[in-house]
Amino acid sequence: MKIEEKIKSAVAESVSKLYGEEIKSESVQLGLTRKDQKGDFTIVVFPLLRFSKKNPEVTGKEIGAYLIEALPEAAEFNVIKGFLNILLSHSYWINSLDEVKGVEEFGFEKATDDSPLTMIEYSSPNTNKPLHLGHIRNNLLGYSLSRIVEANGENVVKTNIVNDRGIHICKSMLAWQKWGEGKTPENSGRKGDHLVGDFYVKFDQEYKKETAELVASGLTKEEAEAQSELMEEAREMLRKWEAKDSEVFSLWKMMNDWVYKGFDESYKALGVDFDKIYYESETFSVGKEEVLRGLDIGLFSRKEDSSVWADLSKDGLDEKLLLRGDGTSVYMTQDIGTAKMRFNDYSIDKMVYVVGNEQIYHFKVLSLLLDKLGYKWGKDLIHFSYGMVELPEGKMKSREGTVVDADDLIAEMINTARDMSKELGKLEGYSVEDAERVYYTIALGALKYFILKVDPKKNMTFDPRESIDFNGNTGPFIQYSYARIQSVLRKATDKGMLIPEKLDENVELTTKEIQLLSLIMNFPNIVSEAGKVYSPAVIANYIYDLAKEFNQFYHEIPIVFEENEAKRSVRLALSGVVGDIIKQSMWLLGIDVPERM
RNA sequence: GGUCCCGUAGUUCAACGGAUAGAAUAGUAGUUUCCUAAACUAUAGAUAUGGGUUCGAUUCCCGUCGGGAUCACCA
Repeated sequence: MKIEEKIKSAVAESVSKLYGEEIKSESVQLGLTRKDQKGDFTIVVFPLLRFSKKNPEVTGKEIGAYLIEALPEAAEFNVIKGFLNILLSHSYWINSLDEVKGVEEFGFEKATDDSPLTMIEYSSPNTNKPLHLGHIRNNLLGYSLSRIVEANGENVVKTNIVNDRGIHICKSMLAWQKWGEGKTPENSGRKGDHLVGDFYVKFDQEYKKETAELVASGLTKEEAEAQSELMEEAREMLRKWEAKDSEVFSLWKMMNDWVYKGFDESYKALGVDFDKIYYESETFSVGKEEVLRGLDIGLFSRKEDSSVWADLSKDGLDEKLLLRGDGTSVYMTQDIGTAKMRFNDYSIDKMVYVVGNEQIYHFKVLSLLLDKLGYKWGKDLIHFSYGMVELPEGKMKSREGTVVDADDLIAEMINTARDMSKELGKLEGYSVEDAERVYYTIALGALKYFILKVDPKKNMTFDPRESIDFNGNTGPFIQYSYARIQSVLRKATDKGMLIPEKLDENVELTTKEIQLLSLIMNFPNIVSEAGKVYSPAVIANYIYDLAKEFNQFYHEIPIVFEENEAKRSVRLALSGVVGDIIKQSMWLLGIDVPERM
């Protein structure tokens, strides 16, 4: 039984013995003691006053005294303003450390074949432009989430739905056809996704020029847009694509391949991957069939122009278009098809969509539609919605060129890490390759931690200057703490110091050591909490606390210099476990830790 | 207009309804004969606003003000 449970049930027992009232042990309010108070665990006594019918001080003292008697682990207590603080014995802490020190993946639960299967969709790029900062947040959240869910003992399938068809792709294709002059990633040296993105921008520029000319000749903006030849050509291309026109199709394939090559590089640099990728070009027709089936069974209705609609006004939502008059599909159609295919492919218990919060409405509708179409999992789908990433000067706008490109950002972070490391004179004696690997690890650590430490629900500000700061509450700070621990452990090994199988439980511990142990023993709770609320930020905040606490310990207390062997062993074991937990926590965030930096 | 989200130090972020609202950064002042100074120590600074519920509210409810998202035959 966990210590928290023991304390809670002992408190419940004390209320029964002392005041003759039966209470549930779960109702006991128990938390970790604030750092500025003396104690390890704190019981809030206010809710118990109605049983004791005494004032908070007296009630706290009576229960405290009972706990000391009843719990062998409890050593001392104090009562301050209705808060009962319990101190556990040093031997309890040392024994806990002993139990944890050799355990592989402490705090993680292993999945079995019977564990639920969760599918997590993230990334979901369009194939007409390269990835930017917004995608980075999405990818990092999705990837970290899948690790957190896995650590909570579930089976996870990471999936991606690539929006590889539609008018936006045709725009790039058309622009390349008109003005591309046969450029390819190979002959231009431009990364494929960027090259295709260039032509997407080119289309937009030419389109603007054309409509501006039309407006100048006396048309309104709407008329000009309706008359645009360029747009008409793009639409014509989309129709040809749907009809599988061989020329359009092979152009589409060629350009998409360029993009995928580019994406692969970006994904690799970010350190994310997928177990199964779906392509909209393959799922949209399944969606169409589903919509038509819904039409047949009377769920949806057809309008005069033969477009198909779902009327959701009874559910408090609006009418929603599902198929256009010309029979082509829209976003919703595709998502219905994709969902159906996924549930055919896997026996999914939980479906999580990592998609920005601007699509809350869309997923509400999708959930309803799937439910109406008879999929029992429809109404339980989870839209993990996260906030936008903004820059200090405001929102990113692709038209104004204020978008932060993912590849540029990563490259810049690596440069900064390299410069900083060289300036500090770190990594001397490393080969160039090894050093580069560390720079990369630090750069990505900084970027990932910077983004993941923020509560996903909230909009966040991305200040490039702050993101490359490696001091304070940052990824490199935590990585540094890890490297420092490894260095200490190496020193100990060099001196032939071994950590015994069984630590001496009579060792006197300092407050710092107990604070560290308290954090360590709380790790499993943090992992489960993060899984419950789907938040990497919970993990990030925890590791920061742990690393900070360790650094204080490190400065205050000698480890390998400690002459008393029993004490030294405890401290070495403690350091080792902190290192292990840092590594595991960072793994949950998708961040690597270097052995030296 | 309807629906939803958000408002905490100069700035970026924390705080299961619980104690004196924590950090980081920027500022100031310190710590290297000693396990990595990407560290540590000290110092100063904040809950938009008015009500309500509660022994207790940053947290829950209502109003006001401010910011954002969404309600497309765009994805």
